[in-house]
Amino acid sequence: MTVGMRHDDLRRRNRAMVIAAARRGGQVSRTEIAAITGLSHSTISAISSDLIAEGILLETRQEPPALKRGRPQVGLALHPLAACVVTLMLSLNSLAAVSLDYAGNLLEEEQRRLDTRALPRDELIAECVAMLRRRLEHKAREGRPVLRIVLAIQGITDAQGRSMLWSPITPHTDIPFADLLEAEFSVPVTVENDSNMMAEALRWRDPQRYRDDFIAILLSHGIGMGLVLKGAMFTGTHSSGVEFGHMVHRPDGALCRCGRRGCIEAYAGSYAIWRNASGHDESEEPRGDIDEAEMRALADAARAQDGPERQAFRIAGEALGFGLGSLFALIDPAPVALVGLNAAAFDLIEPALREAIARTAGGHHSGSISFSIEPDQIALLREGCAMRALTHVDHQIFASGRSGTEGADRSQSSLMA
Amino acid sequence: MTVGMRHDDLRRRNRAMVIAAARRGGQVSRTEIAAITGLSHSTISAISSDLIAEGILLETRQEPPALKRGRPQVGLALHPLAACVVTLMLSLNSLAAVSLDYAGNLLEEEQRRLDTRALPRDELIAECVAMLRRRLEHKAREGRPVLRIVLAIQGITDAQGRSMLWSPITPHTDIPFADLLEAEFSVPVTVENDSNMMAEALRWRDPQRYRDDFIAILLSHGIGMGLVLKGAMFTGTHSSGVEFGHMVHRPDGALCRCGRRGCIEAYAGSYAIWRNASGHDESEEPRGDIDEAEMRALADAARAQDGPERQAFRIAGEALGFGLGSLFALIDPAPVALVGLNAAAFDLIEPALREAIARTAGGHHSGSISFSIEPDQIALLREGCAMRALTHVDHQIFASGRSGTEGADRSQSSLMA
DNA sequence: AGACTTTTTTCGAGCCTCGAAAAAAGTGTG
DNA sequence: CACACTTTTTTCGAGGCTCGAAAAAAGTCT
Repeated sequence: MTVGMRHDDLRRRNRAMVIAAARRGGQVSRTEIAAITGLSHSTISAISSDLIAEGILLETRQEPPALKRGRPQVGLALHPLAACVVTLMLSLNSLAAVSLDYAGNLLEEEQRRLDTRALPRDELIAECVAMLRRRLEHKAREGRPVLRIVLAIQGITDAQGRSMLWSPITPHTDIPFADLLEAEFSVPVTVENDSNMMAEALRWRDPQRYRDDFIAILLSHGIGMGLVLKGAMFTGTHSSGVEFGHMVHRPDGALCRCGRRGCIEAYAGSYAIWRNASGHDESEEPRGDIDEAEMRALADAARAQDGPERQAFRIAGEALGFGLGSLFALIDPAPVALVGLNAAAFDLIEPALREAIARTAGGHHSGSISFSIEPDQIALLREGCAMRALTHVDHQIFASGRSGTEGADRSQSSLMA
Repeated sequence: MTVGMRHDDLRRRNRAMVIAAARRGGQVSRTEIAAITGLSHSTISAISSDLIAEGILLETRQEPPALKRGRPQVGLALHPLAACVVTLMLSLNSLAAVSLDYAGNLLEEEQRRLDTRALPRDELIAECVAMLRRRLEHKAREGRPVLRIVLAIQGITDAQGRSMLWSPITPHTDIPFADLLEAEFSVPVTVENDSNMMAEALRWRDPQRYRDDFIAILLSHGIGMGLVLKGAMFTGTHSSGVEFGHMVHRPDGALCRCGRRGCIEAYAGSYAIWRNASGHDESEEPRGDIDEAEMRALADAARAQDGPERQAFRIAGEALGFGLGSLFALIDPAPVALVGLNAAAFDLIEPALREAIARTAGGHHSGSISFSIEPDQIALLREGCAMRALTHVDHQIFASGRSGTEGADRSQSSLMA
C-alpha cells in the first residue's frame, strides 16, 4: 500500500532530482536543472546551495569560456570527495574489485584469480572480505566515507539483493553476502546479478539507444539476461533473475547445466555449441569450462565451411530465436544488446535466430528488431556496478539530508527498500 | 524522466490516498484513514472535509451502533451521485454494457448477441456506439456525470489503451475505439484486454490472496493471461498483452489459430483439445467455435476412461506446464487463478501440468505453486472493468480537484498517462 | 450528572515552492 | 572605457500544505 506523502518527502524527491541531473550530465547549470525538472529557479537555487553546503555538489567554473552573452552559467558537478563506493565482481575463477569516488572516477582496483569451483564456502567469503578490506584501507580513498558496496555475481540473487541464491561458479548456495559484509564493514551492501549490471551500464553508456525498453543478453558459457522495461530494471518477484537461459526451448530436450532438459542454454551456451559441434550427444554431461580460444576456433571453423560447427551455431540461433519469440509474446519486442564471448559469433547465429523469431508471435515485426553487439563485457560489468553503487548513494544522501559519514547502521532500513 | 514535484502534486497524491482508502474499505473513518496513510489526523480532516464539500465523499453514520466507548467514528464513503461510469464488454458473438454509480452500485445493464465475426467494421463500431448511447441516455443515470467509459475486448490492445489491435472475434484490426468513442461522447475512454480485467477483479475480490504477484489464466477457446507483478498490472511495452497463449511450446508444432505453429494455445485452447481428442491431425485448421456443452462432454469422456479425450487434456496440461515453467523462469513462481470454461476441467489438466512444470527451471518449488479455480468468468470481467473505470475516475477527480462535470476534453491528457 | 474515552476539528508553527524583483557577471558598442 | 544589453542566480514575501498540541465533540460507564 502506498503511503501518504509528507512535506519532507517532497524536498527529498526534489533533491534527488537535482542530484540525478548532475549524475547524468556531469556538468549542469542551475538553469538547466530547472528546465529538466520543471521546478522553479528559486527552488533549484535553494536546493543546490544546500547541496553545496553539504559537500555533495561542487561549483565548477571551468566550462568552455561561454561564447554566449549574458551571465555565464555555473556548472554544478558531484563532489568527488563526498563519498567512495566499492564494487566487487565475482565470476568464474575470478574476483575483482574497484573503488570509485563520488563523481565516478576510478580510485584503484584489483583483480585476482581464484578457483571458485573448488573453494570451500568460508574461504570464498574470506576472499571477498579480504579484497574489500584492502579497498577500504587503501590510501587512495583519502578519507572519503565508503557509503556503498555492490557485489555482482554470475548467478541468481534474491529480489532484495541480500543473498546469492545459486551460481554456476560455486557449488555453494544461499550465501547471505549482504548480511555478512555489512556485519564486517558496517557499510550497506547489495548483491546484484551480473547481467542486470550490464544492462544498467548500457543505459548510462548510450541513453539514446537504451532508454525505456531494451534487453541485454549475455552469451557465454551460460546465457544471462538483463531486462529494462518502462525505464526500470525488471527483476523477479523473489529472485533477481530473468532466467532467460532456462526457458524451455524443447521439452525433454538437450541436457542443461542446471540438470534439467531442453533449456535454451542447453542449445546456446558455449558448452552446448561445443557439444553439438564436436558430435557429442545432447544428453551428455556439459563440459565445465571452455576457453575463449577454443570457442573462437569453433567460430572460425563454422565460418570456413558448412560443417557441424556451423550447424551448432545455427542450433544456438534457433534456440535463442524461439526463446526471444516467446519473450516478445509477453513483453513485446525491444532492442537487443548482445554481450559476452559468443556475441562475437553473432554473424553465425543471426540468420537462424531471425528465421526462428519470424515464426513466433513475437516476430510480427521481426525485421525491425535491432540487435547490436556490445564488446568488452568486463568494462560493462564494472560500469554497471559502479553506477548502481553511486545511484544508491545518491538516494541515500538525498534521503537523509545529513551526509552521514558515520555510515550504514540506521540508513540501511531506508536503503534496502 | 521523472519530473520535479510541486506543492499541489503533494496534495493531489494525498487526496488520492484518501479516496483510495474509501474505495477499498467502503466505509472508513478519518482515524482509519490516518492510520492507513500515515498522515496526521489534521491533514486527513482537512482533506476529507474538502472532499465532502466537493461531493466526492459522503458521511454515513449508519454503522453498527459502535459498542466501543468514546466518540463514535463517522464512516466516510464514496458519494454515489458523484459520477457514473459505463463499461462495454465485447466478446465472441456478444456485446454487453453496464453502468454504475460512483460507489460501484449497478445502475443498469444490457446484453446482446451479435455475429461479431461476420459484422462489417463500421457496423461493429455502430453497435458499440448505440449501446453506449442507450446507457448514457438511460434515466437510471439521473444526472450523474459520466466520467469514464471502459471497453474490454478479447484480444490485443495498444499499451495506451487507445485501440484494439487484433482480436479473435473479428477479422478487423486496428480499430481506434478510444478515439472514436471519445469523439462521439466526449467522455474519456480506454480499451482494455479482458484477461487483464479479470486479474483486476481478483485483486478486489480477494486482496489477501491476490495481492502483489499473481497470474490469472483464462482457459477457453484461446488462452489469455493477466499478470500482476509487484502490485501493478503488467502490460507489454507497445501492446496490452501478455500473450502467454502464443509462447512457443514446440517449435514448428501444432497449428495455432494465429497461423503460426507450436504456440501453447495450439495445445491447450478448446479447439486444440477438441482436435486432439477427436483424432484430427494437429496441422488441421482450428475450428472456429466450440460450444460449452461439447467441451463438457469431452471432459466427461476423459473422466470416464483413459482414451483420446483424456490424452488431449493431458497434452493441454503439459503445454500449460512447460509454458508456466518458462514464465516462472522469468518472473519467479506466483499463485495462479484459473478462469474460463476449461478451468472446470482442471482436474484433468493438473497432473500433467504439475509434472511438466516440475521439469522446468521455474518448477523449483513446483509443489508449492497454488492453483485456484475462479468460476463465473463473466462476473469477473464485469467487476474488473467496473473497478478499472472507477479507479480512473478516482484519479481524475483527485487530479483536478474540481470535480469536472463538464467532462473529458482536457482531462484526457492527464488520464491517459 | 459527572468522569472517562475516543474521534474530530481548530490553530499556530514550520517547511517548501513560487513568482517577481533585484543582483550578479558577463558581452557588445560607440 | 563607460554604458547598454543579456542571461543566470539569488533574494524576498506570499501562499499552500502538513504537523503537533490543544480544544471541542459525542458517545459510554458508573
